[in-house]
Amino acid sequence: MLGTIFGTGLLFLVPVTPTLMKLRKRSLPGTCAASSRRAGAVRAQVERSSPEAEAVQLPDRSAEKIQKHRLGAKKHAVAYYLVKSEGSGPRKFTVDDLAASPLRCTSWDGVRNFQARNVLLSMQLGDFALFYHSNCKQAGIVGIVEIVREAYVDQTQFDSTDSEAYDPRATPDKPRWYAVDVKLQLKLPRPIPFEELKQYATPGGPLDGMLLFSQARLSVQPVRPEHFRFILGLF
DNA sequence: GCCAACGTTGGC
DNA sequence: GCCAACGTTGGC
Repeated sequence: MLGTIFGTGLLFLVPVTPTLMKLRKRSLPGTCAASSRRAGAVRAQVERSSPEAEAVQLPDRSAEKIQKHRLGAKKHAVAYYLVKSEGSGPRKFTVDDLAASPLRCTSWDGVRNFQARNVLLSMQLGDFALFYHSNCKQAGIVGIVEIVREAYVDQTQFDSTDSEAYDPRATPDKPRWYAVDVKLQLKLPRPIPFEELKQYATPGGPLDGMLLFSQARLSVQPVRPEHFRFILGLF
């Protein structure tokens, strides 16, 4: 039952189609209003996924290779990630902004780091990501999102009027950057501060090896299932 | 393909 | 807003 809410079943109810993408520009009625986004349901989803699932390794492949790989791939085990968003400043996009977005969805575009891009490319429908606020007074994990559209060409790279996103080296024939769509499944009952997470990252600790600490600047990163599950136990 | 200079990230 | 860490660029 929970699976129909939090699993891929949700996708059949509210697929993010190109039409919806256009509509997102305008204000939509709350067709996707949260009914029972309880932490317990998300935990249940995580528990159903294979506990033995391997952490997603940072792929070092071209987009084309990844697409080929995916075509031949069987249904994957749910994978987990962490995505960073600025919690303050002119470019901020908070968990509340996401909650207020139509369908509670947004395009995760604007990633301009190759390693982060490769992680984006590895994301698959039904995967989950921790939503992290960076660059703010209380940096930390504030929500859980689900991947609802796999990697597609980030159109903002072609927009010469957008100095932040524009990449003069990119062409429609040879795009360099990709985006995914994410949907907010849970705003945490309380933020889990970076400082608190860090306490568990000591050698041999439950979050030992989490990239958040060893590759602090990576804005999209894989998270090991056991780390993800441990974090779900913190709230 | 090395590596110094440079720019950006992000905790503090 | 400081500054350490580290990814990217570009000269050679």
